[in-house]
Amino acid sequence: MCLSLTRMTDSSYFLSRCREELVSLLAAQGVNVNPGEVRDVEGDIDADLAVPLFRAAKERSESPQALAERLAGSLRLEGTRFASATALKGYLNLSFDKARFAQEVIADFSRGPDRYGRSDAGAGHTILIDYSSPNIAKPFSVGHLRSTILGQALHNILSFLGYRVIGDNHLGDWGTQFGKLLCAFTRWGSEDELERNPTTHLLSLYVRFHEEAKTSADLELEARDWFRRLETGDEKARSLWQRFVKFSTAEFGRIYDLLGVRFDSIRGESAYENRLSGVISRALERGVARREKPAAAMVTGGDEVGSDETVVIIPLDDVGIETPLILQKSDGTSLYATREIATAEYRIERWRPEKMLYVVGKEQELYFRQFSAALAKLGIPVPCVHVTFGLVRLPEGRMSTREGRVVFLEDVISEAIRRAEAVVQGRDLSPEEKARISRIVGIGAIRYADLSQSRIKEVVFDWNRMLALDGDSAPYLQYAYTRTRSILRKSEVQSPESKIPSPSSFALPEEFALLKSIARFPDAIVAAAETYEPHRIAGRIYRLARDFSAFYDKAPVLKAETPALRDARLYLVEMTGRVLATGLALLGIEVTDRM
RNA sequence: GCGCCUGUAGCUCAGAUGGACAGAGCAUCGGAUUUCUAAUCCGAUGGCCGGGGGUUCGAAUCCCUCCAGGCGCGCCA
Repeated sequence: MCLSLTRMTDSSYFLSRCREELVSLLAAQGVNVNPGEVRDVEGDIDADLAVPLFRAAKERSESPQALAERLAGSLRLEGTRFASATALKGYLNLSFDKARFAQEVIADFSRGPDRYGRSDAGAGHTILIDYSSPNIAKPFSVGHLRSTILGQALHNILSFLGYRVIGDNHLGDWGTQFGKLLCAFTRWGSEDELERNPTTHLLSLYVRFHEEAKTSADLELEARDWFRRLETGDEKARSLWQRFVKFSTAEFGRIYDLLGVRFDSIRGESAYENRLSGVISRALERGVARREKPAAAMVTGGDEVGSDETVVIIPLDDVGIETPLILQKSDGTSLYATREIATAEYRIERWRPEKMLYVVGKEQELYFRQFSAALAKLGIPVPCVHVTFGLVRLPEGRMSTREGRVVFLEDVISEAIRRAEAVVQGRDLSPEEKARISRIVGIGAIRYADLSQSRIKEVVFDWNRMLALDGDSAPYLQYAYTRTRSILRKSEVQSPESKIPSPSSFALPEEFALLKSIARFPDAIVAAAETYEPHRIAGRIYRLARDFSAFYDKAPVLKAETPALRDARLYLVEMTGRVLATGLALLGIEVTDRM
């Protein structure tokens, strides 16, 4: 299921070259380890890489410490990237040759500052990502945010690694919910309101529908009938539905612009309508699906369905899933799954992806297992990966559109920008600059709050947490970036890239910590792509920003002791700034020169 | 009832393929600004990694079991 990129990017960047070199050094001594067993050293131990020798020692029935000591004595390090090897508690610890380390990291970077971290591992491969995919009849809530920004980040990351990525926003513009809206609008709707505040109006109709449906049992049936009319091409249903869609998509477009989210394709579920009957009939012909009497009387409305009515299902118990997938309801209309299968067929025909990622909440896990199994049975060979994420809840419980218990994304964005404005207030900047910076910082904070944590965990929405402007937050990283820009601006160096420093200039631990953070960046991108976890990148660049802040505090750049040191530090600042900007860009977060 | 996910410091979270003393942010307390923007830095306090068993030279990480929370379980999307 995971992308396997590690081997393909090996030897591209300093750390992977080191691991390989170390593995071959050990192999020359008759000790076999995998590059994956080589560990980065964190903490107080004075070394850069470490090899645990417990497994290798066991194979040759030797004590790990004895083996480590023997290797530390016998490894021939002249001419390698390592300056020394020591044995400690069964580990073989290696320290970099510092000058060579600095030289190679700088060389990796100077090959192409904007390309640092990139690879061509995905060249020639196409991946489709389904993300955001909101129901357009409802306002954009913070619940939709996760899919939107996770998907966008994965799009950025995979593209950076050379893949051809198709981001497809699969708008929810079809289905029973539209039956409900049509029903509600014809009963209680207002033309004026629809034009003025489409999603707000549709939301209140949706809420009212569910209110009234509690006491009026016929309403659900009426809604079902409206959907049936829509799907069978009824004039009135069609034209009304079209207007719902038109007004709503306009509002969504505004939010996407504000968030800086882009898609390669935006298509509604309705676009696949003409393929639905084909999906159902082919499934029946192949013997994958079958018609069946409804298992039970319809719950909603209390009416018994006619005895001649049938549903079309794909049984999945033979592949370990008890619940079958339903393709057609007893009234002949389609379901989400039917439309998804049609969509998958279309996507494969059009883009020929080798894999399709669905960035969809965890609550749909069973559904996706059914969906994948159904595709396999239908002979569709492209694997689907459900990139799940935890639900966003409110402290008082689950968000519910129909009960009006939601936080709207627009309100969150406004509040984020407002808080950023408060900080930037005292700065000596034009009002336009302040507005621009507040937007970049506020939206960055929102995105980072989500992308800095593993996606599987559920989130209890909290204003302060989502809009943090200090500590482990986007503004912290953006601020570190502005400091790099500020130094470079004042240095009056036209192009620091032209002044590649002598690597032996570096001496401070803060300088090496910074270099090491930069050296680790490429691996983080690969890890993020392999696990579909952008927070791997967030963690890496946060650490880089911390290392930079410590460096900033300790090591004067413009007033460095010697011109050579000044140049060397300027280059370090340049690298840091670029890596921060690249990493943030992968997360969809902008930077600014001042803030 | 069955299935999936989660449980790490007061709060919010990192801890890839099991590895050296479990790391951050917030909060609390104490320091740092004639020096490149203090949305900053340095330090302190704070953890039987939900409980209990097991596998292993080694477990927050793997297995079993229990507890707590979330989500799901045929005509919603």
